[in-house]
Amino acid sequence: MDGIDLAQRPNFCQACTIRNRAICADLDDEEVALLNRIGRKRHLQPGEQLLWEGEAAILVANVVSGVLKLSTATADGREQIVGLVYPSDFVGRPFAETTPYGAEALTDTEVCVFQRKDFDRFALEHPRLEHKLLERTLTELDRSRRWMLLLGKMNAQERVASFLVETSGRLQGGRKDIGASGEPSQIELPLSRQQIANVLGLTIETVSRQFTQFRKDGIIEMPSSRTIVVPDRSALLARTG
Amino acid sequence: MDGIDLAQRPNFCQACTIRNRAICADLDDEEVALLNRIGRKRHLQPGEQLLWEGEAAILVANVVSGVLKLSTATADGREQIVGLVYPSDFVGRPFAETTPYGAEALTDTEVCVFQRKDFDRFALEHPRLEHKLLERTLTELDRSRRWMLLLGKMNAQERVASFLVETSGRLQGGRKDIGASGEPSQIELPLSRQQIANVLGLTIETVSRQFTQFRKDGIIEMPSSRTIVVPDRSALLARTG
DNA sequence: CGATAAATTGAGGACAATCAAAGAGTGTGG
DNA sequence: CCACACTCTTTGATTGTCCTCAATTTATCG
Repeated sequence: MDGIDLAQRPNFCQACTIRNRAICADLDDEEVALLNRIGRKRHLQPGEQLLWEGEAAILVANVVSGVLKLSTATADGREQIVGLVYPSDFVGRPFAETTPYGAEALTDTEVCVFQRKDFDRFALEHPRLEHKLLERTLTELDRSRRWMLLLGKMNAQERVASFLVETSGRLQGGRKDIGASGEPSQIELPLSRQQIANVLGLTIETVSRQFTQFRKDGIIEMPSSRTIVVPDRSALLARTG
Repeated sequence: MDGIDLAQRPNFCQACTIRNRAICADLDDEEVALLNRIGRKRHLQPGEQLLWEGEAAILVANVVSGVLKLSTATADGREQIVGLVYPSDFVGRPFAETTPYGAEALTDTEVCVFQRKDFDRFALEHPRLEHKLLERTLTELDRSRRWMLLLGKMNAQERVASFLVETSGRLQGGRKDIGASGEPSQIELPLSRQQIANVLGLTIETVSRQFTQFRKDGIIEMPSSRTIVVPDRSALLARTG
């Protein structure tokens, strides 16, 4: 086991960087202490899997740092990434026996892991936590439905542009002050071209071609293949459809 | 106002056909009486709109009978149906100021409507209701992610086949005893071809051609354009990818 | 520096979209 | 009861976007 037992450090949560953004935000000191006791920290390396699609739902977790992908696959192996999980987000499927999608770290990732059954019990006994989780789940549902619009109705150009806009927003942790107008914003993509393709329902070649096109049109710059500079956000927005 | 004030009929909920399947299932008599007071019944005709995308989130509702579609649209008017709402399902966006998608009745529909703010307050004060709502939202999130796999990775044939399988399941209200093996099942589609296309991210022509193909292949029969008979469920499943 | 993986670019083809028209179903009024 | 208008669905012909296959370039790492 590479996890560190949080019970040995009673005040660990209080030092947590995402403490006031995650679902634990509204808990009082006593409740946090209880959560402490059933959770443990775990580090994931890029490519390391936290949840396996179709397997028993043993774990749930909060993401402290890093990014994970959630994905499902068809019987013959085509993968679709159905969600990206950023710091302060929740991963896993409470109140169900099987995990409906796989979760894999894209970057070095720190998660705060709970046995699902422990978490379920805790949630049922602590309505404020359940309320936070409900708000988060509703937001995630909204997000996945917007994603359905992208997958169902947008062309390749609109998909890639939308992806860049969404990703820059998520990486900034929801802050609206950056890149709102004027100053260029820089995005460090946590995904490879293949993974972006699996997010957008496209192929790697099509994604690459769209990046090239945007670069030629002066809408983005690419210091490296994973670093995107957006000089003018509105020009990118204009291509999201 | 075409709504009937439920407060005039204290025991209305107890006669409700979806009472033990909807989010109100776990409430005790006292709680149900309170819900009664803030809700009212409303009838919707096919095509009638309950929620407007982007507008203030004033209402939430339980569906008693009938089917609604949830949809979003791009700036230039392309519509994507992002959800179908069946009896005992919940519609609307609690705890948010704006409705992220439109909701429109596909059939004659009965809903149990609440002012969103009344509902929010009630939910916060009644953890059992919030828990039910959470479970429902988690299930809906799982469903929308499976839908993303369809939109992102499946071809036209797989999409239409998956749609028929899913729809027959939902129309039977989750019962597994019908059509499990052997006996043919019959589906009354609540959607037009255009609406099916907007669900599947296809065009009306492509959907129509797939129906024709399935008919020619003996996988379905079509007594009328909205009535689908599936003689052998496994043959249809084989085409879902 | 060489080996391996990731990303880009090019050429050709396939599947679904688009454009166009005919057929089936529904309702209204003569 | 039938003619007519209207909508919905089906079918056909053609186009276009993205996928597939293939090769090259660039990046990464021992």
